[in-house]
Amino acid sequence: MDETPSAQDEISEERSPARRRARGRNPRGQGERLRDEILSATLRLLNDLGDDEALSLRAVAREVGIAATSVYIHFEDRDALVYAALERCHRDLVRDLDQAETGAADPAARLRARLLFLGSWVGRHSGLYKVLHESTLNQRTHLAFKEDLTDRTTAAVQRCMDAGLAPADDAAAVSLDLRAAVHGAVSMRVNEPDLPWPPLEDQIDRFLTKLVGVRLPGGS
Amino acid sequence: MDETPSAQDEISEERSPARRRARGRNPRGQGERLRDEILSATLRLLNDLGDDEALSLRAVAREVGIAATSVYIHFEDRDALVYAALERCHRDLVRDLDQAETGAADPAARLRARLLFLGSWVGRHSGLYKVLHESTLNQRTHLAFKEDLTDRTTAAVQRCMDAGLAPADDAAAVSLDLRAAVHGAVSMRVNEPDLPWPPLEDQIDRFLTKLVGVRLPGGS
DNA sequence: TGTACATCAGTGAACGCGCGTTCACTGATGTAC
DNA sequence: TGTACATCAGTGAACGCGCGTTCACTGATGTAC
Repeated sequence: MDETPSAQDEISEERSPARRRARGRNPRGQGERLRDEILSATLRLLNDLGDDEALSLRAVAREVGIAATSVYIHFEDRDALVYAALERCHRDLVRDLDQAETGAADPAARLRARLLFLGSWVGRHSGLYKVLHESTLNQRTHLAFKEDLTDRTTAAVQRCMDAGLAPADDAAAVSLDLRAAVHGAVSMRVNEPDLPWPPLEDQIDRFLTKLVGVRLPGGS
Repeated sequence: MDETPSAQDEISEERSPARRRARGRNPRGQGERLRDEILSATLRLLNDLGDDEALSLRAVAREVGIAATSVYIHFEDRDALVYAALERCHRDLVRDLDQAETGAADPAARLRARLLFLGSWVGRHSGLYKVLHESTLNQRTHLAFKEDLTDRTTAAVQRCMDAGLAPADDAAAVSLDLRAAVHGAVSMRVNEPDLPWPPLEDQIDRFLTKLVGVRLPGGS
């Protein structure tokens, strides 16, 4: 619930309840700055809404403090804006996931670190997780950039098998089971945050143990 | 994809591309018939939309062939209409799930039959599954009736343990892991229907085997 | 050094649309007397 | 058997709102000559 401050957290930065800050025009040659501001505002709103269809271009403009028409300088239309925002969001997440596994001792610990970081990221950005994976935008548009995350998770599972830390098997199939289970656990918590859920970390460890066959240090 | 006709399928009945059928007034004392028609139309639209916020009361009225104001005869407002529709939908699903397990030989086969039926139901009503479990309505309103399904799944797991068909354990915790995994598997398919998913049935069997510890007849 | 002009970074008014909801109403059917 | 009236099952016009998008524009800043 508490917003954990993070240097690389571009989504929730400079959020303020009263957003009537004066916005001067950008100096010549710096017009792309507004594009970034629009994307950040879009992600803030999408995170609050948890639904891409509920996002209006006019609300984004209000959040940034510009005229609605100014959005069209940088984005073709509302859909292009949402796609660009989600692409940036996902790219940042993938980068942070890669960063999260550095420092872990072996491939199994690295896979676990990835999943735990994902869990904590979703805790901080539940609305964005919903938009990325559960919004009807997915039916209308193929969010191609998401395949990147799938591939990296499967690669992390493969490395566990290659290192003998998990039984050799079809890494893609095992990875799919693992991703499905973790997605389900996360999705249930995001969608019904008021139910009394047990710790996600324990559940992730059970999935790693039972579905991938990884033996964890503190395992029973 | 194909609509499997079913006697107890109240959601997709009498769907027609051209919905300009004449609608006479109901005879005196039969005003509740319109209530049922409105609920059915609401479920059809919700199934198409996969999102409760995208549903408009006016679209429901058009679908039924009545004036928008007539909806207010039976429902307080738009939210009450959606809640009532989802409650009926869920009640029917719970009933069908109970029915699906009759005929299965033992508690393990019955648990499996429940999950497989759920999988096929979601295949037929993916939009409704999304609205029930992933729409932002869940954050705004507690859909209390959903607890029923949770309880019945946990009871089914408990019966497997009681019968010695699964290792004795905390049935609620095991059930949660199972439900999370199945929900995740189903959710991924519903949200990205165009990706090349392997058979859901096999995945469900792996979850039953690995997460619950059930030994299935055809298992390796 | 001056000045005409192009470019950049935006703005404000307006469009047509669908929405939830309110209001006063209509017209058929049953019922009390 | 007649008739006044209540009830039921709806309807149609209207409200104010926010939306995506288009259009013509503004005004500061750089640049060619």
